[in-house]
Amino acid sequence: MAAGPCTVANNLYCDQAMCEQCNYARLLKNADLEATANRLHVMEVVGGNNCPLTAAEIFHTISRTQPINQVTVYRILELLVEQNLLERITIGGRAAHYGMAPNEHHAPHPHFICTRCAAIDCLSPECLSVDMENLRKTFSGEVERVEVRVEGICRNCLKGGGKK
Amino acid sequence: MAAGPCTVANNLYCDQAMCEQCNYARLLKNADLEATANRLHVMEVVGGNNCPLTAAEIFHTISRTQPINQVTVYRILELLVEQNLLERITIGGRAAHYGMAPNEHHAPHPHFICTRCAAIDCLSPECLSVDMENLRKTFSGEVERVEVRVEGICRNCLKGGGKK
DNA sequence: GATCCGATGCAATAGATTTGCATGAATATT
DNA sequence: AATATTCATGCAAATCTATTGCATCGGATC
Ligand SMILES: [Mn+2]
Ligand SMILES: [Mn+2]
Ligand SMILES: [Zn+2]
Ligand SMILES: [Zn+2]
Repeated sequence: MAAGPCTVANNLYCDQAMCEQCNYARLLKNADLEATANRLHVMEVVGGNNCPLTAAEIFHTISRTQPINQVTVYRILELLVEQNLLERITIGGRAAHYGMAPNEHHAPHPHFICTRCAAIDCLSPECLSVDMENLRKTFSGEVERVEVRVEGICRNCLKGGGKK
Repeated sequence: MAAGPCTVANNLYCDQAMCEQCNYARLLKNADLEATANRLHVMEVVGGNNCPLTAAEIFHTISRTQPINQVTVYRILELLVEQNLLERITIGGRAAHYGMAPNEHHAPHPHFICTRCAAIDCLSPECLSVDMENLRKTFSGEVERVEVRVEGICRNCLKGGGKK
């Protein structure tokens, strides 16, 4: 079953997820990457969506208007994650999801996954604060990233019973 | 490449991860599940390890002493996760990992994954506190679980350069 | 023009998990 | 006792996701 994209309207959800401010070509150039049509399409699809997408979803979205190979999508996604333009988000299902990596326009934020209908939503950065002082002080390794995932039942499923 | 289990000794790591206090047969009975030999083996392997394991790792561990089918392991894992005896932990790689679910002997805790050597470790419950007040107050759905995953470079990799 | 390189396509493969179907043991029903 | 039901398990095949190997092609470089 595919995760329905962002079906749950809620004042907590992050409106920074969709990006009208990012200049994708410039982001690519800054990372020393050629701004090919395919890479721009991937960036536009991911940045233009308000919740993280799977490689398959990205592929199908692009395919509606442009010819592209699925392997190309995988390779571009891997490259862009490596270069910190995109972020790979692990939702719990089998497929990885991709969203904009934190940058000047996108603050890191937790994600919510409904255990009933599998809907995914970006939560606002402020809705949940993580105190890492204790960790930073005592952890002997180097912390690069903290990913927070909230699981539960979405508003839709609570009232309507949710799709399916 | 397989994640090396728990190579990083650190005072932050959770010593509650391994379980000598849980009575697996009783846990199964309480969940109205027959305490079959295979189910007990799965519980023992997971509970006896100090970090979460993949289905393949659990299967191979059991197989060293008992005949069991890999599909059986998958089915048992799914069942025990459903019944909240085990917890499915999404590490980022392709394979899911499994650990004891929170119970009287096991507090929920974050996990650390080394981005260099893929080592996984259970962090102590206290090392990182999450303030969910704001979330609970404003979130219109129901929160069941909050999973925190810390990514970074482990102590081993920082000094030695890490395996591989 | 010859050569090199990076991006892409296509086919095959790999890895993880799930599904379909059969069996056999235990329990319940007639 | 015979029959039916249930459930755990095994085995084979299928499915889903992602990766790898190899060919091509256009642009940059020599
Ligand atoms: Mn997001
Ligand atoms: Mn753990
Ligand atoms: Zn839902
Ligand atoms: Zn490491």
